[in-house]
Amino acid sequence: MNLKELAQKLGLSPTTVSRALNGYPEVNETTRERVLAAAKRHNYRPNTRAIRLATGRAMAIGHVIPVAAKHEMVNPVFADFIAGAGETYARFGHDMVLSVVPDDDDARIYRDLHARGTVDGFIVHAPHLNDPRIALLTEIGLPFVVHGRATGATLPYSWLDVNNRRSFQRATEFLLDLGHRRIALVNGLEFMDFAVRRRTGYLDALAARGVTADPGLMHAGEMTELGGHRAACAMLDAADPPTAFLVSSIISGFGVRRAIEERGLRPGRDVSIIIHDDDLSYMKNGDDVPIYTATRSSVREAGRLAAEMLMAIIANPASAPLQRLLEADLIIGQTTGPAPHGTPRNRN
Amino acid sequence: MNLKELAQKLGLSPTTVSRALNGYPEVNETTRERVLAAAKRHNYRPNTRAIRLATGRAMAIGHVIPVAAKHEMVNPVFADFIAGAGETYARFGHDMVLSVVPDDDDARIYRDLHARGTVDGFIVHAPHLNDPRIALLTEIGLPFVVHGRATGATLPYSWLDVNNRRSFQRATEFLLDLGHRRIALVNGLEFMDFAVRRRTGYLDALAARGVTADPGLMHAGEMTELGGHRAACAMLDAADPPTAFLVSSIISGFGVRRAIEERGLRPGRDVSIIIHDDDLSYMKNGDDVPIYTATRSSVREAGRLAAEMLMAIIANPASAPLQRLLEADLIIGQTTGPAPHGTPRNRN
DNA sequence: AATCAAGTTCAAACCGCTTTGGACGGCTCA
DNA sequence: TGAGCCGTCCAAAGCGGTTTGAACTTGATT
Repeated sequence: MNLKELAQKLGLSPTTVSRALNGYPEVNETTRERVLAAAKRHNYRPNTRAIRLATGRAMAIGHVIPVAAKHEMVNPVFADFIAGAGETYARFGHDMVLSVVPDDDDARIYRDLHARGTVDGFIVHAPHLNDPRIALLTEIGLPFVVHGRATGATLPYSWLDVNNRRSFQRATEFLLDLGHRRIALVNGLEFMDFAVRRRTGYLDALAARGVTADPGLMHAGEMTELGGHRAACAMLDAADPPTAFLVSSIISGFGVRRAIEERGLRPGRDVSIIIHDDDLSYMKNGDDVPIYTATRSSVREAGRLAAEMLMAIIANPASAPLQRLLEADLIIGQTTGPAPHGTPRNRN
Repeated sequence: MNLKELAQKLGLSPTTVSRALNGYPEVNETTRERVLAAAKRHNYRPNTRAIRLATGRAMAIGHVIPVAAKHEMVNPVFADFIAGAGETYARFGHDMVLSVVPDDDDARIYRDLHARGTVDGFIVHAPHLNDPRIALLTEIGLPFVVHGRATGATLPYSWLDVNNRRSFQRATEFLLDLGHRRIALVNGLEFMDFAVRRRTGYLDALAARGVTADPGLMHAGEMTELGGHRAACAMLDAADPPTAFLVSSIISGFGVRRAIEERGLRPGRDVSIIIHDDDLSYMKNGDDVPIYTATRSSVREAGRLAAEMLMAIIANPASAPLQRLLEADLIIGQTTGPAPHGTPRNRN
């Protein structure tokens, strides 16, 4: 059932039917109702392909998912971010088009998606320091919103980010307040923007209390269980091990915990852990009471909001870039406690 | 730059240019080269919207991602499956359209996506027992491939699945061979098809050795860290606790491990664990030597293959349903060992 | 020299919508 | 009474490709 057929059945022109369905004012209310009723009765759905060609709008948003070419790793927060963004798109009648691309070859895809008219805008995932995509997309000219920020970008752009610096600063202060002085940072890869900001927050907090940072207690790497485990093992087995860990993800947090427990130590008593918790739906940090003490910020909510920002920009492309900074909560769980005195290794 | 402009620049008709670009035989090879060169030089990309309208094909595949309405949970394997499928689509020039939908409202989305002509086919995720989507999609008439199977479906349909029954049977046999008799099953929700098949495999293996299954050692629930932890705690604290766990996911496996370690027991020595490992990129089960003994099957590869099957069906819609059963590997890690004799709780 | 086929190119229709630019009738107002 | 306006509707022209059917060259065949 297409527009022409529907119009024929109603004895109206396609023009009028189209206008009736799209809420234009120049159509009699009684005929509009007649049209609406007939459309529903015949289960009429306008053909997206035709709408897109006629209007020149794709009614779709592109998400170019970078897959680390080296390890083929997909960012684990991606599924929940998508779920959030999807909710917004559904409300606005947009589709979500996903391209999964090795992260060294994404420029081609952005260009292509634009030139072929497949999408009206982009969400940019996982920005790096000096991320070249900002300049690229500005040149391309389609609206885009970055999930995160790209330190070093000179052009203005729209973004939604968590205050990573502040949240890791607060977490570090919290550990310092508990008496910890040997605080380890198990971070993500530090060409990622968020990871740099977290380290800055951590260092700022240490400096403010006059605690000198120990390079041996700072690790940057992939946020996997294995990565967390390996980093924690090395630190725990070294001389003067940390009494607390600040970990950039719940997944590497599991690795850190495993390392701690393998050594007969107990999280929260012998060694404290604070993780950053993206509130992933399949990786909840406890229900009523959190497992880990954590800085928490829902990545799903971020997806919802970033998509809303993009919808706003598309509706009003001339407006100035939108920017939004979310604060993470610091939630207390069962993995932090006062720094042990004496040699923690003997308290087991 | 569109087709008409390009044709004008070349002094040719749009017809000829279109045919030259699309490889039709009735065009002179020298003009074809001229066209190809001009297209490249002017960076011509045909407008997808126009192609779609003209050809009547969407050149896109729909993935309707069910989000558990109750807990808003997104299946954690989804990201890697998508990454695999995306590779295939890229090769075939198709887009991937994602809809994230509460799992009680997906019928409407499938119908809509079809009626509006947004996609040419579907991948069906996470099939249940007697999944109504099989009948729905058969009625709709678009090609589809199910990732998994739906026990109870009467209509023929295309699917790609892992031999879940067999792999859990083998894993159970392996534990029995190690002397374990109290083997716990920490399964996924058992309205999910894969979960039922895994339980069947487990029960078959026990029965074949004359071991009676203990309902107290069988748990079905969401495959989260918390879920695994809670299930394992209950079993370990009960009288006559299990000496081995068979766990449906690496994530719940982390919870099981946590429960074990909290009790001062050591995985692989005091209690054995076998997980099912989907080989998720952000959740690797070790690199050189696996952490967990596991039944392993790459969900990313499954995504690649399922998408290939769908491409084949779309190319040849009249063909009989395609079906493919993958075998999982049983890989030995560090979490299995001979059943302890005596009371394992005292061996700590 | 006329016929035919193959090779090459093009004009125009079409896909299913939106949107522009009237058309038409009835009403108000001068 | 005629001009102007408003409310309502429609024909037709896009949108940017693909595809049908025909035309025009050439060269070979008869």
